[in-house]
Amino acid sequence: MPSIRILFGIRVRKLRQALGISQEELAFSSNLHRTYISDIERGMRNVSLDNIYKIAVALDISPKDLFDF
Amino acid sequence: MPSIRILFGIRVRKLRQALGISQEELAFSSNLHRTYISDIERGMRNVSLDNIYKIAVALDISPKDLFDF
DNA sequence: ATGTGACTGAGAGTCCGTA
DNA sequence: TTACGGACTCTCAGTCACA
Repeated sequence: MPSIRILFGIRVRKLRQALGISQEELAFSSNLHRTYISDIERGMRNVSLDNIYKIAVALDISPKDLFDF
Repeated sequence: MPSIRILFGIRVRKLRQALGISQEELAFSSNLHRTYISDIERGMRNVSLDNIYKIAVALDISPKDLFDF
């Protein structure tokens, strides 16, 4: 069982690619840094609530859907 | 619209009370500090993935269900 | 049984690069 | 377009005494 960081990262990547946007575009629309998005998708970051929310909004889904794994 | 921290805290409190356990008991089973649980339930903490997971496990639900609001 | 202020060490999150 | 590194600031994790 991969850690929640890995699962979360995979989920973000999948949803981002479904929208056909780059990490940089997601970074811009979520108001987070490009390298930070990269780290998240690779399961390297322990993302906290506020940023979970920002990412969900940028991906046009609810926070709940980010945990659909 | 309350912030995600507030919503998350309300959700944790509701689920904890549904189990009929105290903050102290949840703290013990999630391996977090009692006052930290208190802070979370009052929306004072920007909880990150690892602790979201610990709380979900202690409440015997999936992380996703913590965002059911 | 819970709320709250204060504190320190760890790590969240940014920004500069290079490949 | 993304991975990854170094270096930086600031916030979160985790704990305590006390209300």
